[in-house]
Amino acid sequence: MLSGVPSTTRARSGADPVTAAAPTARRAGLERVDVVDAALGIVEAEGADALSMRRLASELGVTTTTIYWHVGNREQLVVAVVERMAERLGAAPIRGRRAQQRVHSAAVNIWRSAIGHRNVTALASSIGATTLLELPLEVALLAELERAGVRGTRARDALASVLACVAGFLITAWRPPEDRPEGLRPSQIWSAVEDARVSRSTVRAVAGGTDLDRLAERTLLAVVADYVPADGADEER
Amino acid sequence: MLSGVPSTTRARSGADPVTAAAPTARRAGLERVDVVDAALGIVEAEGADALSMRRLASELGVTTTTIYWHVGNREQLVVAVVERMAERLGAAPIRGRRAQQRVHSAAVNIWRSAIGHRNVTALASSIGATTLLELPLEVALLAELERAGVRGTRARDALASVLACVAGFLITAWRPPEDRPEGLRPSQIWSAVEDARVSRSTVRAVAGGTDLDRLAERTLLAVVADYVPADGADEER
DNA sequence: ACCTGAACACCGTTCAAGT
DNA sequence: ACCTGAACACCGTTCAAGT
Repeated sequence: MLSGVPSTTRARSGADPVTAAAPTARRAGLERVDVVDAALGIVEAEGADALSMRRLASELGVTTTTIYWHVGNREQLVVAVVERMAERLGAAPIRGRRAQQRVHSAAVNIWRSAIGHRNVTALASSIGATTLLELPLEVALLAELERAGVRGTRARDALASVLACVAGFLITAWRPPEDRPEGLRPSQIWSAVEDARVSRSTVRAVAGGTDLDRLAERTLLAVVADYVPADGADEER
Repeated sequence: MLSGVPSTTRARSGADPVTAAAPTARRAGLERVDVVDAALGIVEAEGADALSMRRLASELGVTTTTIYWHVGNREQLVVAVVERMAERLGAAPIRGRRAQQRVHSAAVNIWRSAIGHRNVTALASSIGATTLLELPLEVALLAELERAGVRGTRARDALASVLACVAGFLITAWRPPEDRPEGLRPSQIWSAVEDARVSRSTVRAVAGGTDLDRLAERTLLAVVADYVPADGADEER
């Protein structure tokens, strides 16, 4: 038999036409991009925690060390996965005419992108690389801030505030109350609260939970309004 | 020799005075509270990730299975650690006279408590149990919201917004740019950005980083102001 | 250049057994 | 009631070796 070498492009260098001996460590035909794609697939399908070097290796029918040869180590793999996702994430359109509307729209774009790809965002967040993922969206936000007359350190602060809010709403969205362990669900904790200073109806409302998407967008508007006023057209100030 | 049993209170039940044979699995004198305290110590000293069942066991000079006997499993241990910390965290005083000031003060108290004990907060967050840690501070915030005339679902939303912001600023504070891997530091990423829509000075400012504490308190004020107006004394509305 | 096998130092968890 | 020892099924990572 002529060995089961996969049909990738052969004849890389000046290879002599020796008939190959029975290979024990034979070529798998893997390339770095295949490894990264497989990793991205695992993360999107099963979450950031499901990505392990061994799991990835077995998925590709290869040894763990092969993964290391291609990508270095886990962190470098994660960076590559995040960069790969970033390529796909084009800049979303910004809506509105007035300055505040447009800045808010750019902020909401970051939020929607983050929940839209929450698994990869969680992965990026685990190594502190969310900026790598959403850089074009962050630049777009800065651009709208500039148009609204907010620049320099004020623009930097506005961006940081928006990103913090997005991150905050994300982590509450990652762990929905349903799959929290018994006794840790907010509904249970709050239903046991009795305090003379707080009315029953408020406590009941808190125990009930809220619509995260709506609240995130509202909160982002409040944050944005702190940097660019509602009356709008004060470009160049 | 009379065995090296620790000097805890003996004579639990009606024990017959038999001289103990050479003990292979002898009593360690451990109690659940000792396990939880040791775990809290590890977390405070070395962070949430440093807490492992094996590490904890060896710290206590005991087998891993002993830890399981006392606390159940890792998650239950974490809950116990968080509850233990919660006991220590008394309610912080609220400052200001006007309603918005007081609500903001209550929100800032949550933020300060969280960064003040960031390791335990990170541990609580890892199982979605931050409410368990800061419940009294959250109740205090609700109380101030009620005093300001914000109740029911509006109070619930205000609380959720504040908690999201606190969580967001926390996770950016957890992983300071300094100990991020080469090439992932915002300063490096941003210094490579060139975009016609954004001025150089703004990009430079973003690359520079900001004062998180100041910004967190400012952002919390913006969020609070969205629910309780600045003019203040509209109690009961 | 590309890949395997064995090994090291970790994890959380369970189970039977000892006193 | 309290604790040990062995085991199972996982991790990330490295190193020497094979073709």
